[in-house]
Amino acid sequence: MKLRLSDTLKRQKVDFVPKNPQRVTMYVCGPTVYNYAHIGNARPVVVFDVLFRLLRHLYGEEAVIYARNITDVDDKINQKAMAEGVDIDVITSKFADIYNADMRALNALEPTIQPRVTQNMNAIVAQIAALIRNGHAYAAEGHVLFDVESYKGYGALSNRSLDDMIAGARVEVAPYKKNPQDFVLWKPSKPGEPKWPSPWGEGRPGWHIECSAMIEANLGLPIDIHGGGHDLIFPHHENEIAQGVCAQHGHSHQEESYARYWMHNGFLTMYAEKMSKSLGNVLLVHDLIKEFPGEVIRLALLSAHYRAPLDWNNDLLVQTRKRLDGLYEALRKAADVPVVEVTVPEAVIEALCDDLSTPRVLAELSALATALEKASEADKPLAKSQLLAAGALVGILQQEAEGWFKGGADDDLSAKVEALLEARKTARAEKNWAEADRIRNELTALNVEVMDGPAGATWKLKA
RNA sequence: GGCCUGAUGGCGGAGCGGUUACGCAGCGGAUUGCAAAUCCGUGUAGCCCGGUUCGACUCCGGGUCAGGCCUCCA
Repeated sequence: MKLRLSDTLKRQKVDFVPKNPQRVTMYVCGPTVYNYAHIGNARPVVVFDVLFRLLRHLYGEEAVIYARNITDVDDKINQKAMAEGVDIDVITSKFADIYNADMRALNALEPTIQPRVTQNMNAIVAQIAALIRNGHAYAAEGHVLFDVESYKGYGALSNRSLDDMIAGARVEVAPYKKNPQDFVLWKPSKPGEPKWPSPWGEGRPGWHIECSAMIEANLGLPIDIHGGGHDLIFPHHENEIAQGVCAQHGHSHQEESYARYWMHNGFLTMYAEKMSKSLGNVLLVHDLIKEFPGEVIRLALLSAHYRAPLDWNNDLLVQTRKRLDGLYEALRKAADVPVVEVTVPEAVIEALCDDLSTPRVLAELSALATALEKASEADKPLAKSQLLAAGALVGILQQEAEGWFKGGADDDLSAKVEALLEARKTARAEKNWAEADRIRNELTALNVEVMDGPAGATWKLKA
């Protein structure tokens, strides 16, 4: 099956051909760990997790190397550490742990590696040195800057010319810059701020150099896929290309010598508005997972195509939960059906290989669930296994169905519900409908939905 | 001002030049002590104006509207 991806740089959907099928590399820009991740941060994590799973399926688990960095050097981290009077690593290790736990709750697999800026300072300094050596960067007043005019490909990713950028510049230009668009590779630290040694004085790296240096050091150039949010195209990814290309010895000025495919996920809005601190509508994953199962959040993030904008609102969550309930319902009815060895249905692979069309995967999952319900007893093991295999590829449907419906109920509640159901069963046997209904009302008050069936009553927690 | 998306039924959201997306909600039926849940069935669409075509939601041109980026940002 041929994988096709929308490449931001080439501006079209292209066949994905890894440089080395035995070693497929992907890098996605990770978090700056000074705060909780919000739901917008989670979209690329989930989207590229699906791609990671697909690549592993296509090329083998061992063949795919996925790196997602942790930025643990940053002004905002410094501010927070300063405010709390602690070392930056107190802040960064705390929020890195929280981040990883939150993303795990969304069924995101751990990336193969999670490089950290603080552990890659040598690589960063080395890449800056290479840029200076190659005539693409210069030191000035303790800073090192990238000379954008030295790289003719600058602007290729975001499709803008240097003139456009200069015309659009609204920021005050530092006097030591040769060109207003030159960006910082290294800057001096103010007293009290964390600092690292370098040939240009003690200081810290600029934001963009961190990623390109970690990529070169941890994955090697060129990588196959570079991903991130739409907003990172400019300036971050544009600058990464400039650095990554120009730092290479005897470089060819080819953008593809840094990353061969560029993918960007669309933005999330909150009730049709931009999510921002000033609007006060920032929704943290950490809080959301207390209200909804991670799987619902995950599937909601996958309900639209990854490049399309996605509006986050309560209806989306409610609809997604019901959809997931429907899929789990099919599995619940087939709880006793054995699972057999199967391949993932072709239609699912096909949908994913078409630029990660998760909405089409959802349609296929519904079809597979229906097929399972309608299958003859003899065919059920195959049908069930196919549904599970398809779910696994997008990271859902892997928990026990009964547990899904009772999810969130603790042991005390479960015991209480079972006792009430037993009492109701007795009342119904005696045709004491008043008592049976009274018990049902009591269960309803506990947010429990009773489902009478031929084999007795079962229950679930209401959404 | 520059660059870039998108506009599909009540809602979310796909594919496709001529035939069912899928899901949620609604409606009808089966089932039920009554309900609920479940199962079966089902109606509703393609921003506007031109063009190409035997035929366009699907291709082309123009317009309108909405959103994003151009500054830290997923």
